[in-house]
Amino acid sequence: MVGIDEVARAAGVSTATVSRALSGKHNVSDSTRERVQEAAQRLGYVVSSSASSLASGRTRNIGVVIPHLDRWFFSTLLSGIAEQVTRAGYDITLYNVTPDREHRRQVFETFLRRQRVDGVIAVALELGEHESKTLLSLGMPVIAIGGPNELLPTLSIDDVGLGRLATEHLLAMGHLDIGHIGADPEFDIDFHIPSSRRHGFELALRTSGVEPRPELFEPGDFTIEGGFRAAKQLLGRPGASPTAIFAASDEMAIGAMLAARDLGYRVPEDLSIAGIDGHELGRFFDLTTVDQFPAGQGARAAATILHELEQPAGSVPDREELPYELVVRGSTARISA
Amino acid sequence: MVGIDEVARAAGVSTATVSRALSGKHNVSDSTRERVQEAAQRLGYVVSSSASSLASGRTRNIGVVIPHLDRWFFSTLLSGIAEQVTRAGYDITLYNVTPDREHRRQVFETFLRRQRVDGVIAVALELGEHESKTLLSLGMPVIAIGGPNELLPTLSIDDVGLGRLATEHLLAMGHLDIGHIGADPEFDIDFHIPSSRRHGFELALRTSGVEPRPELFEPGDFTIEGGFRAAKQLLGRPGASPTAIFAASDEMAIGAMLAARDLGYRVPEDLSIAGIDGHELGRFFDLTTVDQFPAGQGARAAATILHELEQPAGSVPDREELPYELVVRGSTARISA
DNA sequence: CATCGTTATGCAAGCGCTTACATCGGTGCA
DNA sequence: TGCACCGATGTAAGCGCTTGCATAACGATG
Repeated sequence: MVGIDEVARAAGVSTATVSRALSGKHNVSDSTRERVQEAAQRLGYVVSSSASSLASGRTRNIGVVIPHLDRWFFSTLLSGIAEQVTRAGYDITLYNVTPDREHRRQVFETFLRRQRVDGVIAVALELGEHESKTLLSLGMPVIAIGGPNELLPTLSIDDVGLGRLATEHLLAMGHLDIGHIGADPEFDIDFHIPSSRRHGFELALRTSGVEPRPELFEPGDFTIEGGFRAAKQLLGRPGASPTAIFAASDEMAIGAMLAARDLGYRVPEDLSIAGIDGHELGRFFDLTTVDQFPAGQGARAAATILHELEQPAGSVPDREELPYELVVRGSTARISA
Repeated sequence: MVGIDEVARAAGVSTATVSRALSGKHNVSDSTRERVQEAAQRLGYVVSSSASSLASGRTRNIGVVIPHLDRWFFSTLLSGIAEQVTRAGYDITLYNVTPDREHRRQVFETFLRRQRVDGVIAVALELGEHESKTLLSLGMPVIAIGGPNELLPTLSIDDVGLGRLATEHLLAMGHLDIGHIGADPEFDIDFHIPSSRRHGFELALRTSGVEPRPELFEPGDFTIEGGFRAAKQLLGRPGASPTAIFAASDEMAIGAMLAARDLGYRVPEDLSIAGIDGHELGRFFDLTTVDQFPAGQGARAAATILHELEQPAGSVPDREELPYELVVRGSTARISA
């Protein structure tokens, strides 16, 4: 493996100059820089990241802490991060935290502290106070996406608003008997996003003078299959008879559409269905949704971190609200007579 | 940030002993090891990965080169890799290669050569000779998943066999007019997996004495939406009238099921549909498929690399065939009268 | 022509670890 | 008792870069 001194020799300069020339410092003459670049190129020299990191304290590497890799929302978000980060010449290292407490502790206490990364993006994690402080104590830029967090700079999404907007749309279409498929409250002990959406749902109803009916709620696990099952329950329940369903994720909404169709409901004539996310399949299923632009969330978080890394002047803003937008498609309609 | 010498002082030993004690070398007395571990714990010491890498030449980091993050197959596979790798205390760094040639070149020529990783897993990449040689010249364990590659150790999946098995199933059910949704040949210039499946399809047909009919082929882009569109074309084409469809991916097969239903076909009574992958939605849609266990593929590749890293004795086997399995569900049935 | 400022370059000291080699007590054995 | 040997520990030389500081080279200026 060729090292910096071989390049230095080949270009007839010192290693210091090679280092400066290749890392784009400004105090190198053009002719020298060219000579060095040519030599490096010719010898196939690439700086060793560990040596460079050790000497400079910078790794050109961003850590991403993420709870799932194989769920659409997360992989899309990750994809958004990857695009930005790669474009800037940084690498990504992945910390997939699982429900396993011990493993999770290890990620925070050890993996992230190995000084392998220059900054951290924590995706959709309900971070405890201790974890948040650990992140903060890393002494590097950190940003959390989603999930309110008092302690960390956060790109937060207003989940109450999300649920509310979807519900208001259904109300505006004249629906009063609106079913909701959301998180199992039991499941929600340390993950509050789903219940925030439910909260938004109930808020919207009450604001319109409609009292939420418990029999119009059914828990679902955020998958298509879960939405399907939940919708069957909801629609089959005697006395429930909703004219619309608001599902807390697009995947569940799609499951609900399928279930409705199965049971002989026409969507939207007999039943309106709305979801949340902006899932890629939404267009295909003609699903009304509140898009939260997951790829954009990732890209934005990455851009923020990168900016902070390049211009340590401006610190990461403490809190930014992510945009969301109602996308009305064919799965919702005015209630029929 | 606390360093190794603080720990050494606290434990009353030399830094060498601290290093040995913490990295589990065997020539440290138990009492010393305990003292060191206790001190490290108390001071919150974690080794700096760059210093450790520089000194030891090992990074405890695996590079994963992958073309998509947001497609089910890839994210599932990645998830399989992540689980294994994390369990072994290694990190993953992600190299998301895009169709952008220049960027791709950069990944191979620069990013992977920065000595940031101890081993590389290349997922479903059609690697050119030059790229393969670059990987080989990295001087570290490398393994490719999928896609035949003469030069690299490969976990390969027999795509011809996959296509053939699915087709044989349909033939066994009595179908003779079998439509196929696969890759656009045009699209296939540097990605041969889809056409291998098509090849398997045609092979199975011919073996049974059935001549493939061009009007029974329709290209699709491997998404649900693409499968939907392709199936509509196929089914709507005058004179085509297949009694079964084999789609080269489960997502396309699901799209085809939806399209068939839309057009008034009952599945499987009027039309049998089979896919390939083992997509998580397959169970839900009751889709017959040839499962190729993507998470298992990732896990296996990771295990192989890790093994090689820990026991450099046995070298990576050159070629291993990945298992696949026909899973018959409700979307296929014997042809009716 | 001496002086000073500027810019390009070199020198060399680390960055925080790992590990080959040296050292030092103990043990076992003749 | 003396010697070889072995395991536990320490010493110190790097690993391959970056960067503060020193120096050189060159104009510009008075």
